[in-house]
Amino acid sequence: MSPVGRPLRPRGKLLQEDARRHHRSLLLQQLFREGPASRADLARTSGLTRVTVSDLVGELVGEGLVEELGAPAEARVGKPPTLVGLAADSTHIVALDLSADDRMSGAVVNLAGQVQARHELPIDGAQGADAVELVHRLASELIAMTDRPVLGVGVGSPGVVDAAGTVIDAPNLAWTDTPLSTSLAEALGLPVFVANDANTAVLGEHTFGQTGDGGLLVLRVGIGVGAGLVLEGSLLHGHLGAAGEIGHVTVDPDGDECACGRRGCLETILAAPRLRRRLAAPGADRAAVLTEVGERLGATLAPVVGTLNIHELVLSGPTELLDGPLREAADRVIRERTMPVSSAGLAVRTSTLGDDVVLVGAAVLVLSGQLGVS
Amino acid sequence: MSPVGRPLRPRGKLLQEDARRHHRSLLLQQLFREGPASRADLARTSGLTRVTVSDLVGELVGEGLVEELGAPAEARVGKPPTLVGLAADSTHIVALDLSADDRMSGAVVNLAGQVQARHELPIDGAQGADAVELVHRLASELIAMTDRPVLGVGVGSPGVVDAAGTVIDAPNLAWTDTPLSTSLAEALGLPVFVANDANTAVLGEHTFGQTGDGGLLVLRVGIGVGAGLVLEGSLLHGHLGAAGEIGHVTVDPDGDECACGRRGCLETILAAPRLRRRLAAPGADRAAVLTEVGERLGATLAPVVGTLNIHELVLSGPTELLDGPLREAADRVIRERTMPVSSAGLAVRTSTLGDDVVLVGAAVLVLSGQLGVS
DNA sequence: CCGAATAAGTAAGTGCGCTGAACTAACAAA
DNA sequence: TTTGTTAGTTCAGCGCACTTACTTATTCGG
Repeated sequence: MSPVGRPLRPRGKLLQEDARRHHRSLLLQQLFREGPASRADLARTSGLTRVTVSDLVGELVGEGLVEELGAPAEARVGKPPTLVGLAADSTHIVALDLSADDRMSGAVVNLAGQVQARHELPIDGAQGADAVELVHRLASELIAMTDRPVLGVGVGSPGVVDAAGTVIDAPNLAWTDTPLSTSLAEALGLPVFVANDANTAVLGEHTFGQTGDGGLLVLRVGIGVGAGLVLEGSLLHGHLGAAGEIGHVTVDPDGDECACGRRGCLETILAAPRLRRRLAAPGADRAAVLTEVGERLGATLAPVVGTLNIHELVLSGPTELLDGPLREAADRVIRERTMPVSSAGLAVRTSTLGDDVVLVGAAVLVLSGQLGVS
Repeated sequence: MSPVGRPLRPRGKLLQEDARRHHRSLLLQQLFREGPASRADLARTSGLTRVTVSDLVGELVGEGLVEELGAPAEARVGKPPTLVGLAADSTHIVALDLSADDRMSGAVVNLAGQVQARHELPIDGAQGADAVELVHRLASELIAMTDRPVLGVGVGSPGVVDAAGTVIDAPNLAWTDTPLSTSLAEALGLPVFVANDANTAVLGEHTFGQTGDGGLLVLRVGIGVGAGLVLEGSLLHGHLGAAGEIGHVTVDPDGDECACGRRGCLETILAAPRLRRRLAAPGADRAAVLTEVGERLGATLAPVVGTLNIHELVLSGPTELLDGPLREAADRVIRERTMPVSSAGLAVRTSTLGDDVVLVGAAVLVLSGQLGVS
């Protein structure tokens, strides 16, 4: 035996109500991941009795979240089951991605993670309160774009975001200690979940990408560089939400100067604008540059991969930069620099969700927070 | 809001019985960390009602785990409370440390983590089944050394240990897929918990060291080098229990050959025997060597510290090697190579528990597994 | 074609664990 | 002594999931 998964210390009291919610989530989770099933199937997989499952399913059907789908085609002995499945469009989610520097984009997403409508607003240099106002507008306009009830609003924001959904620090938008979650929730009258964009990205990838059960690290490359991690099935926050701040780890003490005042941060070689500039320089050997950057990235990530037993490393950002010599070099160096036990199960790839990772991940924030599903 | 702490997906069904156990742990935890308290105090801090607390405390007193301590000295308004406290010696724990190469050591530990008796057996080159036999003997002899009931047996073993307590691979003892936990539990008729020695070390430090709430990494330096991590209040296992395998991360591609067949692994510069040999070489400048090793260690750990928002880095092993220029250099380089947000809250130090970390941590395995306390 | 077997789903009753409200006990201050 | 405050207990009741027993719906073997 060994203490696995469970936090070392108990947190807070546990009501019967919590048990009920937990079991509700258990069923929703099953339907979410494995698709329609009969009540009896749900009872078998969840370990609950058929009675309890029927009761819970009845409740969910009453709410419209789950719908009866009739009997399956194949005929077996006994009474044919009635399949029930998640009603993906019974409720919609509003998801926002604030990580671009020129616009805020958002979408209406259904419970299956499919984008139903899109909308965006240009930032036009808005900062501070103006930028908050812009977020409010974007959210409201998206809510108006669906006729379904809205389960909640999920936001992937740049910068450091704490567990309460307050943006501690986001230089681009000039936000410091901005209680985005609270103000949005108040204005909209809906549950709002805010997290760092790299964190929502890793959630999106974890839930809707082709990922396994091992540790997952998503490296987001854009204006800056950030990472999000899912370890042991949980999102890693760090003490003040500062986990994943890999962009300003030094990769070369003698490297270029960085905006943070130090030298040779990962961002100085990997952030998209910097890297593009370097590739556009006269006489630059594209493959050589990308390989060199990939190698440095690999050397930086190797200790992380080895220490955390990461199984999947996903590069998210401009594919034309990331998915070629850069990825290959990073992959190779990580394998060279970690023991086979660690690297054997490792996959290094680019995101299958493309530019929507953050958006879809923001929806996962809501799915997870409201339904306990991911 | 943001999904915090809670795993993203619900795991398994939840009985009322579990709620009861959870609340039991909640009270034990409070008594364990904050010392004696009245029933009313417990009710306030736990959020449970006085009724429920009284009931649970009654149960715990009945089992002997908790005892009434009478009224406190100071007089306040109202009926004076009766303090209750953990009966530290009501039950004992048998803890084993198998990480040394020449002997297996063990201890009888009380619920407060205090060592009550020690015992050890020389390994004398025992391997495979013989080594397992030796563990059985050590455990039995320790159980015979206390007259109190034994809560359980905790084992810190070298090598990779999975969540079920099976030693997947431990070269020194020639164990592969050895179900140590199961075989011990069967032979002794007691609950047995087995984990990797670095993992037990981090548990020991987390529970009995002067640690805060942030991420904690314990680096164990001995014959090999390994790490254990506590993140967000949970022990990190990795997919097959392979988290913390930092010893064979390459720090210098052109370095010395390593037992694993590759070159320049962290172990080749940091493992105690290697480092001692290098320091003993004629003409070696002790401070310079230790500083250089510390710098390399810092460079390796910087990405890990930055990415995980580690708050405490504890070096555990021979103090005369670790606690001087080496620690200082590592500390300095990590600070140079991570952004101030990450490194500001960081403390780099050696263990306050000395050689007993693994042993005490093995006891924590039992405390956590059996009482939900840590 | 009909009973036996099998499986899904429903209904009623039971037990467990927690809660709120009321109650007793023990003290300090007025 | 009275009043107010705090600690701890008793008791009725509620929510949740369980067990048991039943109905419904189908296939299979004779």
